[in-house]
Amino acid sequence: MITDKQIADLIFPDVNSDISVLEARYPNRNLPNGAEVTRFAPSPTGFLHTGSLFTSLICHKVAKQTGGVFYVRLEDTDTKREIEGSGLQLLEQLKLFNIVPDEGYLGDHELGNYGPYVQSQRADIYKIVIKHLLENGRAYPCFCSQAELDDIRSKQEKAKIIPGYYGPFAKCRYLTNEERKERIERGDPFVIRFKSNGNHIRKIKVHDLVHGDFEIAQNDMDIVIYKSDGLPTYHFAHVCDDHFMRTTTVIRGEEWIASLPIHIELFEALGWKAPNYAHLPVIMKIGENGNKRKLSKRHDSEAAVSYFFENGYPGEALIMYLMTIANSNFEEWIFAHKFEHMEEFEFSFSKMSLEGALFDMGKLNFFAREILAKKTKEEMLDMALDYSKKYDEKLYDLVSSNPEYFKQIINIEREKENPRKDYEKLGGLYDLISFFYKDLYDNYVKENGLTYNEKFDLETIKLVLKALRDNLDIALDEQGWFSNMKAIGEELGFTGDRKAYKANPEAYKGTIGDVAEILRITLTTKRNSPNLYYVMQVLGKEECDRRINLVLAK
RNA sequence: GGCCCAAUGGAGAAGUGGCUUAACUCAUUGCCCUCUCAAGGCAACAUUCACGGGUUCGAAUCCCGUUUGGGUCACCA
Repeated sequence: MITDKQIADLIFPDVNSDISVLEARYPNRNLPNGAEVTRFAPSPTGFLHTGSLFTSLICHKVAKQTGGVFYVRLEDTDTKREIEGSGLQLLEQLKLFNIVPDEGYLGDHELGNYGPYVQSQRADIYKIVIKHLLENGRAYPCFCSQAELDDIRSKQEKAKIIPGYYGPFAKCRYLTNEERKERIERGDPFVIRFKSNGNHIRKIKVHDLVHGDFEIAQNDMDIVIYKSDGLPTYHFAHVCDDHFMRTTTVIRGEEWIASLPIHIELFEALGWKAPNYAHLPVIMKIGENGNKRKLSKRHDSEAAVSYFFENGYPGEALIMYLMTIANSNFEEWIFAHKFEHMEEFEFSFSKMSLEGALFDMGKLNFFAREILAKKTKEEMLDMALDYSKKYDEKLYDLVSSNPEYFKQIINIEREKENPRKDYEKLGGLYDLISFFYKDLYDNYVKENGLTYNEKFDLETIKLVLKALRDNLDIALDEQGWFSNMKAIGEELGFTGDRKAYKANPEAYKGTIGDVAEILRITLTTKRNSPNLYYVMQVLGKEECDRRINLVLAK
């Protein structure tokens, strides 16, 4: 008679430790009451997903505000999908949002006493625990091939019963230890499955920090816990790691709710206390068919966090936006706090919506404008340099060629109570400011000309421009400058009284607005621009006159 | 299909049985201000909370059913 212990020894002859050794190696954390230990556990399968950023933001927030620990664990057990270097990249991107782990995998090194924090390096731990399960009859080797599994499944589907490896369908569960020994010694490939005691007719009550209490069927599947490549599956690794890393609250996407019974049974089988769970709603998007679907990297550029970097969005804006999705009361709070110090906001799971929010680019843009408007000119310069160096060579040349000049441009109506909010991102900045640069202005005019309002003929335009060139004094203050322009316009038959013009448009050539527009288009090539007075200040009298003369020469 | 979760305007949402003729924010539209835009100010935008039934003196709020949407059913996480 061969015992379970003998089978366990046969499978893991080198494993001599038992769980008590691990319990001692990873003692309970000595943290104050209420301190939460959370973790972000990405797979290194590509760039940081916006949804993952959302999750890590919450994890980080919860740990920080309770005085706990936030750590990162790399879940690299799927060797087939792994992308070289993406683990490091994930950490670097998180850092750009000020999400820095207290502990764990940090990209190029590890920090903390609960490691290793990379799952592929935790094989010895998993083996100890699996051996324990094997010895106690809660796990067994399964020799079924993919073909056999497919066969079981198709039979189940035909019979319209629940598919999966469970109960009578779990063939290898019923093998004798003699048969197991024989097949292992023969070298048959196998995986190790958990032996479930559950019954899906019975329900278990579960508690979730965001969903509250609900009932769900017990697990009855004999799931694979140890793959033929020697690595654990997610379910097993999650239970094992979050136990020994002493996670108090597991925060993850809603897609995991369905496998919660598996995790709970695993915790029970090991005699461990399960952590608290918080299953977060998934960020959605309206798909091509008009239905909501998960934000996907394949279809939605904004699903990859890199999109926001490439377009020069300030990181705070994305975080701020994500916080409005996370907590419904955040918006009111951040308005009351003038879009500042969002880290002081107290997050709570109970204020989280249960339904996945549609990603709203418009709202992100709103926050981005608010944030950029609050930056100083020096900060804007740094950001522009930083951004353009990586993503926009033309802009980089422009800004770095004369940083002081750039500061003057970007500072127009910035240092005031209600600063201008023209910019929401650094992407596209080149086109917005290029007219400030002489060569770029000349090139533009050469190629595209200037497009004025059709109601004025060239003669009128020249008349206006000549008068402005000769009489408009930009050495005056803004108010004086405007009165000056108004007087010049009125002299030429324009009116400063918009109501009068509306009542009797025939009596005037146009309004002062029209005068300003002629000047604006001449100087900036655009219908919209920052405050004209300041534009002229930045360009200087000489350059303004030069641009006017170019038109007069036509 | 089974199981689970959800359902308030274009979007995010407040709302936990009477204070709701449904807050607030974004977007949109109009007006005012104004050199343009942005900002700012003012207004408009759900007679109604997916639908049907019930409980109640009273329901967006509680219960039941239906519908719709999402998730999940791997040696992927």
